Amino acid sequence: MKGCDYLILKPRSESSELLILRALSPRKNFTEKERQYYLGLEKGYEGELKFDKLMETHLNEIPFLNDLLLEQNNSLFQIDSLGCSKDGLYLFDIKNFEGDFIVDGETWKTTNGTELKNPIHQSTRCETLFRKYLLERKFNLPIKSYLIFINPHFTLYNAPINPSIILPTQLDKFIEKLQMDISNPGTKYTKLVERILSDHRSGYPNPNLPKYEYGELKKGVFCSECRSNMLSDLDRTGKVFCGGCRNVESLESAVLRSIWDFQLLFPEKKVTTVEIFKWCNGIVGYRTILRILIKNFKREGNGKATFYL
DNA sequence: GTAGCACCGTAGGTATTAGG
DNA sequence: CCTAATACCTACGGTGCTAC
Repeated sequence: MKGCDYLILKPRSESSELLILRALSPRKNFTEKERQYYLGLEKGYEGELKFDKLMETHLNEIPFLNDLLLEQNNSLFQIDSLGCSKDGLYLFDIKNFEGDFIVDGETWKTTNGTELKNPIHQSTRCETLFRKYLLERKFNLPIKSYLIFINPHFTLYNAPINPSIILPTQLDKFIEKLQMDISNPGTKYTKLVERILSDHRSGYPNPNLPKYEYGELKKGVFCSECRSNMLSDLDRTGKVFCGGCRNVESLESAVLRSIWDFQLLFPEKKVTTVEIFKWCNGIVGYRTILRILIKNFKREGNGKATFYL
C-alpha cells in the first residue's frame, strides 16, 4: 500500500528539543548525562518512526494522529500515536528500549541496576488524562490503550501478565489481531479530530536543554549520518565528504543544514554571508555561501546590512 | 573504450556599491 | 572614507551524451 493512502491526520516530526540537541551534539561537549538524554530522545523517536512504518504497512485503513501534546486540568500529557477505528480509539505508547530489563514489583531497572521510570505508570497516566479530556468535552468513546515495546532486542525479565503490554515477540500477533478488530470510521470522528488538533500544543516548555553560547560551539559542517566533520572536496565538484563514515553529500544541502542549525540554535542572530561562512568554519568558499543564500533565502537589506530570511 | 563537447557547479580575481 | 557585500567574469573539475 502506498504511503499516500495512509491516513495521517497529524504527522509526526522531531520535537524542537530533539532538533536542538541534534544540532548541538557535534558542536558542544555534552556531559555524560546530557549525551544519554539526547541519545534516549533519538532512540525514542526512531522507535516511533518504526511504529509508524508498521502501521503504514499493516493498518493503513484507519486514520492516525501522532505526537499529540494535550492538557487536562493543568497536566500536560503526550500521546505517541492515536488510531481512530469504528469501534473506538486506540492509544499507543511506544517504547524503543533495547537490552535486558528487570521488573521488580513496581520498579523497572536495567540489568546493571539503573532504575527507570515505570513505563506502565506513564502509560496509565496518559490514558487516565486522555479519558478525562474526552469526557470533559462530551466525547464518550471507548479507548483501548497499549504500551508497545517495539525494539526486537528488548527482553523483560519478570514481565507482568498484562494484555495492554505488547512485547516484541507478541508484536506480529498483536498486529494481526488489530487488523481483525479495526475498521475505517468514516466521518465518525470529524468533530473530535478537529477539537484535538486545535487543542494540540506545538510548543513544549523545555527545562532539560543544556545552556550553550556561540563562542563555545565547534564550527564546521557536520555529516547528516554520523555527525562527524565534513571535509570540503578540492575538486570543485559541489560535493562534501564525511571524514568519519565516507558519506558524500551535495555541498548545498550540507550548507543548508548548517544554516538551519544556526537559525535553530541562534534564532536571534541574523543570517549573513560572513556569519554563515564563519559558522561553517571556512569549509565552503565565501562566494559559494553567498550563492546558496541567494538561491534559498529571501534577501533583506543591502550592502553591509544584508541578511537572509 | 574514448575523444570531443555542452552543461553544471565551485573557486577566486577584480570592480562596484552601500553602510557605518 | 574605509570596509564588507556582492556582481561579473574567467578558469577549471566532473558528468553524461554522442560519434567513431
